[in-house]
Amino acid sequence: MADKVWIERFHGLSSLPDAVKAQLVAESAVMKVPAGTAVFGPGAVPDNLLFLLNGRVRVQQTSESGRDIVLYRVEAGESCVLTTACMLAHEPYSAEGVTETDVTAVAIPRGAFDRLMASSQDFRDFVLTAYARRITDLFRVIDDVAFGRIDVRLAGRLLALASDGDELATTHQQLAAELGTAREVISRVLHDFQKRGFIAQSRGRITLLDRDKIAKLAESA
Amino acid sequence: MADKVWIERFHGLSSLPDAVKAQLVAESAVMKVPAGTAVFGPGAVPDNLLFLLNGRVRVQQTSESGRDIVLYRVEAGESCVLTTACMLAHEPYSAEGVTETDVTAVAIPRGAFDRLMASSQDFRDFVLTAYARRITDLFRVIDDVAFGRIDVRLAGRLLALASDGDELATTHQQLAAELGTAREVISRVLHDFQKRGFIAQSRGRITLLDRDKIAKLAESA
DNA sequence: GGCGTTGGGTGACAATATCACTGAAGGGCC
DNA sequence: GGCCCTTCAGTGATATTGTCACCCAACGCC
Repeated sequence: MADKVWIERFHGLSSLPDAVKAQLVAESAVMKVPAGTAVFGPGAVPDNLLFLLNGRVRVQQTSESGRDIVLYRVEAGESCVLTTACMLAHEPYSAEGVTETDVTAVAIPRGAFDRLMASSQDFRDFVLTAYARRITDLFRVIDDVAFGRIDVRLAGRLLALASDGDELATTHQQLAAELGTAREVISRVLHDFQKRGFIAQSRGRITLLDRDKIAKLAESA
Repeated sequence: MADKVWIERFHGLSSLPDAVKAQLVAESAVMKVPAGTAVFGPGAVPDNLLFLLNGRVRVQQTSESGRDIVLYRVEAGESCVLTTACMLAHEPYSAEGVTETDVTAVAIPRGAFDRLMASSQDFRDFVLTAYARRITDLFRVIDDVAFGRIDVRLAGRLLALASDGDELATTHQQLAAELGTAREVISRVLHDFQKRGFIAQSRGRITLLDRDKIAKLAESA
């Protein structure tokens, strides 16, 4: 039942001719993945294009020295297109995708992807637009890492992560991995935020007390 | 005359059917651009896909604070595909492309690009492979900026920039823009390199004296 | 030669990263 | 409850990198 309408939830797909849609639905498989699963990464090259119906996937990179940085997130309604390009390149794709929540996704096999790319201008636009979004995300990351202040970046990230409510269940280590820095740095900055009354902390939990002030700091690019 | 064979120089294009090639040649225009020209950037959105026949284009990003970082370079035989995606996205494309040498390029208009994407699996593979290369470049930049030491990064960049000979005509400021750091930092590191006998310097010129040692430093990731 | 512009050097200081610890908080187990 | 173990967080010392405020030298131009 609902399996047939998932396609309507994607902008670039809903305008496809009915015949193409039907074919797409027939060839694709809806899959469910529990939170915390690596959906792609070094050593696990998928040959499917994934469309997220529900949930969220975090894409991060781990450096040789073992430190992480979050590159971007794929939300429900988006697709994980960068993997399609890196699928083709025979270079090892160094990033890794991890489900942050339970995820429902539609997997479109390589062949169907190719056929859609060939047949539908809408689909091509959809794919290229998705690329563009990711690429601008990456540009932003580079800009932030190269030129951004840590306190500003952390303030922004706290707001983004706490989109639902003012409670945030995360460790300093995880926040460090978000920004590509060290835990000690996060600890010190959060301590400072606490002293300034921006947040309250307890083990594994952060409570935003003054979103306005945090936002103001995050804005001061 | 030579205008007809440019197409053979691109891997993903040479295998196209003759009819498609002819059409492509007919619709495209060969253009020459002098060194130092901005071929795309904020405020100058191209609606052409560029294939480089000769020369080199540097793609860099300028932060709000005015500092630069080089993202990647497009060499002869490659295409500047990221712009195609960012063309579609209506977000402002914050990177900028500058010719480093005199450049000869073929411009393929949007319509021809779409038609090729629709008609040719080879062309699609070519485009997606080019994407993959750029994206892995960007991943590398992020990794370097976030976790790399600047002496290591600078050593690597010196070798890359001096691919032809041991002489390098560049200023400290330009090297700083390569790596997204400050001129003073470059000055100090180069001073150290000089003391260690890696290089010799004079105003606007750097001479590599010991590529082996520089390479060894560059390797020590 | 004088003069302005650009490239480069340097010291002081601020921000961030790294290292080597410490102790506190919570869970599991008896 | 008390013990033990693991994870999380705090901290001082030090290294690296970035920022600021200068200075001076080299080069081009007149």
